[in-house]
Amino acid sequence: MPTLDPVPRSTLRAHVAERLRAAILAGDVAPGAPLVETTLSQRFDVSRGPLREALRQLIEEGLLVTVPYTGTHVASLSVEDVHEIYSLRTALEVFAFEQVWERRDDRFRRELAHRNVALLATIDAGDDRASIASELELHGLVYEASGHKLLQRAWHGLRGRLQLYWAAHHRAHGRRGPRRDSHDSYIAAALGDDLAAMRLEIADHMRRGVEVTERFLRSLPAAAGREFNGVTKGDMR
Amino acid sequence: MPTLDPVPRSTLRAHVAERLRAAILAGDVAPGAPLVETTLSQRFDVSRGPLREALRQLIEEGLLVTVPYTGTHVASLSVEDVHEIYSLRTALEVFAFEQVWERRDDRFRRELAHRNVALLATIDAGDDRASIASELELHGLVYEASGHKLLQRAWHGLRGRLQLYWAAHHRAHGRRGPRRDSHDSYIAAALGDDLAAMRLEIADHMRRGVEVTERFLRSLPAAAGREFNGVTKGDMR
DNA sequence: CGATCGTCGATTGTCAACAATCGACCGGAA
DNA sequence: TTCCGGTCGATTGTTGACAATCGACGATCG
Repeated sequence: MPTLDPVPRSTLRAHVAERLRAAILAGDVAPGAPLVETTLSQRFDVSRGPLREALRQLIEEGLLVTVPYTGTHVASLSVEDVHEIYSLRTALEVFAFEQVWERRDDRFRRELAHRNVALLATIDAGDDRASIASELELHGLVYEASGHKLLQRAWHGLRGRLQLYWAAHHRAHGRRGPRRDSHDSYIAAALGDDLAAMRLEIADHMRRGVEVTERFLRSLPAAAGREFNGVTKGDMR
Repeated sequence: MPTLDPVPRSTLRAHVAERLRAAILAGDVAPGAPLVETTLSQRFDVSRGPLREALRQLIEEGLLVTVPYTGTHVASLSVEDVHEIYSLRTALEVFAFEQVWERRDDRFRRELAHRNVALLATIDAGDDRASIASELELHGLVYEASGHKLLQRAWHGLRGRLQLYWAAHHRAHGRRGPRRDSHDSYIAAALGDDLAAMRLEIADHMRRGVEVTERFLRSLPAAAGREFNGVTKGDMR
């Protein structure tokens, strides 16, 4: 049954942005890697105009950084950035649950359970990339259910940076996907009736997320320092 | 004493974005008003390229909306949008104070007091525009003090929309600036030692902000409905 | 007279050439 | 050898022309 919603207007910049974003988040292009406009425009078979507009969008999303007349490269997150992502995400997700809490219905609960089993399936299949996507889908539910457009917008901004971080983590470290039991308490709290417990659970969940970063950093040679995303001075240029 | 920071690289798109944003937030161009690229590019004496990139940026900031091949106009906020702004702002400002709370020092307290007297001065001077700016400066302090870049980014996004709303409010209603005593309890709580009280104060402060909207809407003829920003069907096109 | 379809002006999307700027390289002088 | 200055290639910034698309107007047919 085809939907009869308005067909999305399509522009080159939108397609380019989508493709390029996917490439970055998939880790196909490393953090810190330079992006040359002429090269990219040839690769995508598009002129520099639409390409540049796509680049601006990804810059806004925090996936790229640019210096006028000098160049743009894939953003590389610092340790502080990762801490900021998780701390702000904690605040947003708590807020999202506060918005949704009294309006949770069967549809919400079923969807939550559904996304959880989907996550477990990708974990069991050993598919890292898919399990990361599934985890984001799971956490995304509460934002969708909130019906809060600005909140969703903020979440998308954070989600992009999170994916960038995970892609870099995966690239540099080889990542096992999330542990199989990592969301049990989260789901339980989200289905339960104790909002305060949910707040604590979110904070704890994020704390565990940050902990992975810390462990990862300690496992690196000390010289790697703060900018850990596989960037060495050599390949910045 | 001149600062020795790197001089900012300048591009046309940045200047255009700045000027256009200022014009919109000052209310010089009404919500819903169409923006024609060729007209604007002539007015600013730049070609359409940089202009378009500036437009894309303002779209990202939520100040403009666009439909491919059709046109772009100044965003007009709905009642729901205003509610979203204030509710999310509550969450963010609470989070900001949580981040700052234990690190408040004399410099923070002095700056807070300083911005408060600046606000009072603009109110006493009867300068609406300046008092709005002062109020934003006052609230902005905690975000700056947090040193949390992502949080500041989120605040900037909200602040732009807030200014857009206030500009529209001012345009349609004639706005008295904030009441002279509107921030007394806010300042007191921010200087005090009770974080829970600060949370309540922020929530209450925002509630009062939303209340102004509600009162404003009830004061309008019923026909004006949800899209209140001075937009009638006639001038959208 | 009303509805429908084609046409047309207006507007945005896209492109390829040109200008401005930057960082690196290289040569020379202290 | 080291530091300084100039030059040059590479890259982004900017421009004006061309193509695609849209909404409105008007003609035509029932």
